[in-house]
Amino acid sequence: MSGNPPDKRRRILDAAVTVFAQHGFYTAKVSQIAKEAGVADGTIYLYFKNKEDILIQVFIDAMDEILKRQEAALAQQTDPVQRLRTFITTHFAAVAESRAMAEVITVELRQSSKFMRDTDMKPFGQYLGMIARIVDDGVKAGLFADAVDSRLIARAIFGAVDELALEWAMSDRIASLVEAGNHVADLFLQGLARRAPPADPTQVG
Amino acid sequence: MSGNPPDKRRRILDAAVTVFAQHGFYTAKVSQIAKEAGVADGTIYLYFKNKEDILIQVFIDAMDEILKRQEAALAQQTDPVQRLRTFITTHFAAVAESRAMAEVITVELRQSSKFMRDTDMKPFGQYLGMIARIVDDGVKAGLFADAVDSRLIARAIFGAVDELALEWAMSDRIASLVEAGNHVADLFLQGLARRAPPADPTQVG
Amino acid sequence: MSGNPPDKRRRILDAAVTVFAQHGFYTAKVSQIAKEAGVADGTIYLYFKNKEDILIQVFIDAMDEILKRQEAALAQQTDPVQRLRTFITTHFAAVAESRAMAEVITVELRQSSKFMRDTDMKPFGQYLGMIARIVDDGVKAGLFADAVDSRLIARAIFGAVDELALEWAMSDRIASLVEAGNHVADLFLQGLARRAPPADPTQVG
Amino acid sequence: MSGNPPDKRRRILDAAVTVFAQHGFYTAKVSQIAKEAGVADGTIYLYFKNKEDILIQVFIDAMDEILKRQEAALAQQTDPVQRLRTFITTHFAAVAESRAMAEVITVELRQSSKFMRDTDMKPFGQYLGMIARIVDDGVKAGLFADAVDSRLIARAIFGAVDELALEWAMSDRIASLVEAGNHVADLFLQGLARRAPPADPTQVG
DNA sequence: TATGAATGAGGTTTCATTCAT
DNA sequence: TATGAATGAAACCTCATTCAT
Repeated sequence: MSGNPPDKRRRILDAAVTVFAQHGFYTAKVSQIAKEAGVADGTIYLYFKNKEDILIQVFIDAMDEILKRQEAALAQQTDPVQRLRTFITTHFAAVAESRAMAEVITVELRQSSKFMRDTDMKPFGQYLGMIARIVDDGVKAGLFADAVDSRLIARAIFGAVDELALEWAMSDRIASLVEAGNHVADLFLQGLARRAPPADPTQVG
Repeated sequence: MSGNPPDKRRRILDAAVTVFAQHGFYTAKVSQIAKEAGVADGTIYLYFKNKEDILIQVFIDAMDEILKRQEAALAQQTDPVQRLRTFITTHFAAVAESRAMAEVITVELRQSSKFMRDTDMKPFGQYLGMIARIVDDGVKAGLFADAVDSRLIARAIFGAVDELALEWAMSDRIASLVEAGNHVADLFLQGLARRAPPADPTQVG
Repeated sequence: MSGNPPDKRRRILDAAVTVFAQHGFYTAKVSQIAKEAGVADGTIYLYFKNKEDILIQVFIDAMDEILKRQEAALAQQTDPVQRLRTFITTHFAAVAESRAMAEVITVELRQSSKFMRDTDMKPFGQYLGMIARIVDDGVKAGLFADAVDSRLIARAIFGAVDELALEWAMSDRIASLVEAGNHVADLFLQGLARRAPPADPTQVG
Repeated sequence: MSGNPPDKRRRILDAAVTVFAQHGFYTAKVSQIAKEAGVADGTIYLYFKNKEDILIQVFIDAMDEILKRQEAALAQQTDPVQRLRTFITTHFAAVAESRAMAEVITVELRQSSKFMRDTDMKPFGQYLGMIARIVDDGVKAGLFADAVDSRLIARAIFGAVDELALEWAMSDRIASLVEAGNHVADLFLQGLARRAPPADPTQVG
């Protein structure tokens, strides 16, 4: 069923997530990853060009998965309001499933953006694009206020969500990511909401 | 007081910001910092315990300055709404003054949080505290909705703002940070605003 | 006998000559030889003890062949003068047939002499012996000057011939090895020639 | 007097000669050179770009010295015959002074010619040029036979001389390099000598 | 204080060789 | 015989840090 015989690549990637989360990319040693994956040091180089490549593949894989997951979750919704809430919820759900992955993605992504400039960072762009599209749709549908820069909003939302995921991963202040997700969704949805004819100022806030 | 003509400490810190921004903490070489600062390699160790310490001092200095700056800016405002807008604006203004510092703070802070757990990260806590207090004040004043977790909101706001600063620092998409700051402030302020008697609760989600 | 269709041993040896000539023994990779030979890496170890052994066999084979060839060529001559000329000519003819083999033999032989001390280097000794014998015969026949150290002369001749082969293999200065061979033969033959009644001893110095 | 304070560069080069002679370039370990030189491994990289660079500098230094030495020795002679004999004698004298250097030069030079193609191999060209010029002068002076390709002859002489140096360095067959030098000089000088009125052309071949 | 030559620990990576299939 | 994925030893080199001057 799952990855065939040894499926070493998968095991190495999983080990890398664990080790990178624990020590950070630069401090992590390739030999640690090998040990964690239960393979010889050299084996890693049968599957990855070098240490950096491991990190890149971790990202690509992780983004791939979360993108698919968001698509699946969003496919069932048409209302932009619901879709934005779903997006945030799904993001947190994914994050919650792997604290280590969350740490790697949120912490290492930035540091690494240096050497990943050359790399295929499209997946991240796509991810932002998903948010932006939802916002655009909401605007078109008259649900969100006009004249918002959807790209800017997308980035702001991602930043907020990412920061909370980071806090959750690194401390214990946030008990429930689901709950936090709903709070944040509320915040942004009300923030984006079209100011109804302010005849009735009580409508939105 | 001690900051005399040579003021090597300052020069080293400034050089470090430049070099860290350019190469990232781990890739940056102490000797590069020394050269950029115009001092000998060994001299750095008269002012800092080690490479890590340089980064920590960079943070402490930077946080110190921005904290002072925010305090000064906020001192002139009492309205929580105005204060939150001012906070965001001031943050962006500070960031805009030093792209390099912005990169270091936003990019390296996360990666480094690993080894900074043991370190005095209070300044960052203070920074979040400033936001949280504004939010709390707004709630108390009946301007913002009740039952918001101000600590959570603070983190969300910081995340959004930090992410936008990062994008500005690394790409050219965001032309005006001031303008972006006002957009984000609008977004959060409307998001936080007290919901008047929710006549139609289904409206927003 | 055993040299059947697959004849992998032969293919591996030929591939080794090519790869060693291109990269040198130490820089050459066993996997390259395998690829060039069209066999799997592991297969090589069914025919050779290790990488070093491949090189040794290359030498032994090459020496074997050139020894046979020289024997055949010399068998038809009795005059030491003709024999020496033939030897040189034949050497160059053999070299000219495989530039790669020439490079390996001339270039790698020396470097490798380190680890070949323990090895059967008799073929090389035999080769020098062939030259020495010709010289000795020439002396006995009264054609070459007495009191020459034939072993020394043999080595000098081999050095000269080998050096020219090397130059031919590595540059393009020497267009015709055959012609070069005749020049060198002339040089050595006159050098060895019994000094005819030294009518004018000042002539040569 | 000699190289000032530590004169590490010199010590490292000398150590390298010893170690390269003992193990060959590829088998030699940088740490061995460091130990032999009495410095830390890292120190080597303050003076040389990498391991290869050490070898290159060894050559350049060695060629530099022998070139100077030949110039000095030859400066005192005008007769081409004497000059050629002096050249050969001087070469052997230099070689005899450092068996290790002789091994490195004669053995490693060839193998290394691979990566030294890009390098400044002019010194070697100069060395061959010295021989060629002597031959040319001899021809012009009517002492050596016309129509010799001096460049070819130079290479042949170098090959012979180098081969003998190699044998001396690696075995014990050659007791006296000086004596061997005279033999070889005799050989080549007679070989080059203008054929006096070839009273009996059958004599030599 | 300031220098910068020297140190040396330690990690990434290669690649000859093995062995289960 | 043949394969080629896996191994793991080992070496080059970097660079933070020290210390004699």
